[in-house]
Amino acid sequence: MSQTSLHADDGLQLDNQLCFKLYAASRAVIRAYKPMLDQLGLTYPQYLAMLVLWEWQQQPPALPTVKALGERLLLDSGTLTPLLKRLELQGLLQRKRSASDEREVHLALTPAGGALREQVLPLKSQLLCERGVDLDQVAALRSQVGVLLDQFMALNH
Amino acid sequence: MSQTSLHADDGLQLDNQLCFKLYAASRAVIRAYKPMLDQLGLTYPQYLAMLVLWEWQQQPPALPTVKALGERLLLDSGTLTPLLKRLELQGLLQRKRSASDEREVHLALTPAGGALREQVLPLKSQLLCERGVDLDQVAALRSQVGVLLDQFMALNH
DNA sequence: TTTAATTAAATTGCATGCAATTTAATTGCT
DNA sequence: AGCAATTAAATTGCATGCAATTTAATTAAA
Repeated sequence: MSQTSLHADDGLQLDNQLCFKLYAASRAVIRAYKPMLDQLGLTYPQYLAMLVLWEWQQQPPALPTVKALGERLLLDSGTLTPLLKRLELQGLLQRKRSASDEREVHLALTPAGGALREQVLPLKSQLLCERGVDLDQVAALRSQVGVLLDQFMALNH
Repeated sequence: MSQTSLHADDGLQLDNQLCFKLYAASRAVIRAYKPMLDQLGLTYPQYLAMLVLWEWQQQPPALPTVKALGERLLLDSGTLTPLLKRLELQGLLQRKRSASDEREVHLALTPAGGALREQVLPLKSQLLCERGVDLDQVAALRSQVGVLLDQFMALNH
């Protein structure tokens, strides 16, 4: 098990890179979502933002801020501000400055934004079905990728 | 195990989405590579391109084309052309039209581009070490993400 | 062979990601 | 109160991704 030739070390082979597998798999999955997202009129990160806002809608008291959304999606205002402006233009949400703290921007779904949620589950079921996805396998992989993510989040203090 | 409340279905919870875990994990890993890539003067996709070119260098006969690189990285010329122009500007490679088929562009590493490879392994070892990464765990996850990737690639015909 | 179909890059346009800076508002400290 | 430090968004600049179109070269076919 020694390095016989000068460049024989596999440490830099593309296929041995977890980072590339993750990068490629992430894009492949997003690509697979494309037909569904086209139906919804959303891009992938817009869809993620809507997922968070739909969740929040079920916990009435406070509206999420841009910062809170960013913490959930691991994105900053440089990405979210223009993305949210586009969702607002589409009539899916409203952005309003907080009265108590003018630095914050609260995000509130419009009726149209809330209603869009109902279209997602059937489309997603169809997607999973068409691709013959094994739900148990997906759950297992999600859990493992989640562990990796948590490790990296912990280390990026 | 029935859906008791109208929105109790977990199917749209962000934390239950494999796609989000992959997306977030991919970005987190790329973020972790940042210090190393800054040392090399490369962006992450530029680094992936260099990995492929370094591999190719070990199989002398033919030079890779933009198309071949794109097949390896799952990227198209819309992404690669400007990326490769930047690498060429940095003096790491040369792009030259094929003599036998003027549609193709061959990619050849410069001495500087080839030499850069030698800096990577130590930097990568340092990275893995600093983060206390479990290599067996990484290998296992890479394999599993690879399976998922292959499935999606097969289905995106 | 000349014309149609394919193919490889390049180009264009748009939406991210993300670092760095700026702006405005709030907190903390003295 | 007054001023420095913090904080939340927004802005700016740059490099992807990727769909769609264009350009140029090659191949296939009538």
